[in-house]
Amino acid sequence: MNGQELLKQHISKTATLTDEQFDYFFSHFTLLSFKKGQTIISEGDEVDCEYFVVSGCLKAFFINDDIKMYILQFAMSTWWTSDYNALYSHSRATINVDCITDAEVLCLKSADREKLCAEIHQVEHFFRWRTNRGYVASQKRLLSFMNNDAKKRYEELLTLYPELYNLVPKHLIAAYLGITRETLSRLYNGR
Amino acid sequence: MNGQELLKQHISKTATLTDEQFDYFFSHFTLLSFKKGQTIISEGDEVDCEYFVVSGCLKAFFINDDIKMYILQFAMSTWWTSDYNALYSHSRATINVDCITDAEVLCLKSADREKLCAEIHQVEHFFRWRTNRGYVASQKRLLSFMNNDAKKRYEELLTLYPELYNLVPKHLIAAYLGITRETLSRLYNGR
DNA sequence: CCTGCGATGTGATGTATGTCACATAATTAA
DNA sequence: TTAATTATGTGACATACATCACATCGCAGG
Repeated sequence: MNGQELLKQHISKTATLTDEQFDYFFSHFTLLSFKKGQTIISEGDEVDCEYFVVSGCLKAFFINDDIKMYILQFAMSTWWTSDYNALYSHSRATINVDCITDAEVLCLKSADREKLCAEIHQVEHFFRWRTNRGYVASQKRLLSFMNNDAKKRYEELLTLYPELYNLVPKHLIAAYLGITRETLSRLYNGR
Repeated sequence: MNGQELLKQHISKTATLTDEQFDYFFSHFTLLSFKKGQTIISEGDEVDCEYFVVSGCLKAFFINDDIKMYILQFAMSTWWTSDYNALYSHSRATINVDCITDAEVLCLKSADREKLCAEIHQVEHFFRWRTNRGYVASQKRLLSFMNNDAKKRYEELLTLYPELYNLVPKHLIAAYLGITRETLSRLYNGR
């Protein structure tokens, strides 16, 4: 499915747009192609876009002072990603986004999103619900962090997104779970 | 400040409503008073409201199988709280909300929120931004969990919300930080 | 087809935090 | 005020996970 159809179908689950409204909405997006390993947002960048993933897999991650990486989010087809903190507070990026595989994304400028939200009530409705879902997912992950040990979180992740198992290297899975690659290795090989 | 003024001022930071629109909006809220220790949402309840805190302090928390408590959110004046997972997925509550101190809250039914969002574009705008902020805060807390040890998270919490120090017992602070009360006690008394 | 580097496995050891047990201080209820 | 409950402190010990060091494996580029 191409990006336009994918986005149309994605939005129609939450909001009702006429064909003309959708075409107008879609006209604000730019299709970008990236190769595996390419960077989309770097720490320190001015962030003014968010991204709807058409194909491939991205990661949004944070690098701490000890150069350890923590993955905030994997983003696959129909997922949205950006540095929402920077985007919302108009500050510089503190997280990075890059490509785990070759990827195609639809880029929407923040100013355009706000314009579209103001112009088309249903677009604002869509973004409210999208963020709702993100918020709930984020709270669930937080709870999982507090309540479950690394093994349980690993199993939970693979239950929720089995496609990740073959798609992303294990040291990235570890970085998502908040543990080291060594510990992850020991979890599924006995001890 | 009374609840109506507080809510009006709170909303005006994000959305522009006429006085008539605000009065109509406000007419959907119910003022409720609770005593310290009273429960607002219990696990298993049907959840159909969210709450705007006028005064006092609430906690939203999860109890695991070992009867250990994890606090998802403290909620003080001008904060919103509920079991948003249950609210949006129309499922039963998996978290609890109760009162750390005597509290006054404004209750908004989910059905009314959706109605108001559909009727008044600026109301939908307000709720989109409110959830945005919640989402960003939740991601920050997630990062803090992965990147910082308990001591740093404790200092971070007190920097962000110094009023909590005198307001809530330390075992609740521990439950928010995801550690035991013993560990928290050892953090600020030297070892 | 090499060659080199990124990804993974595994042992030895260190450390933060949990668990359990008990003492004491501070609130709340009667 | 007294009694009961809840909150807090502290020691001894257990455990999950990190760290560091090194070995192996597999794949990508020259």
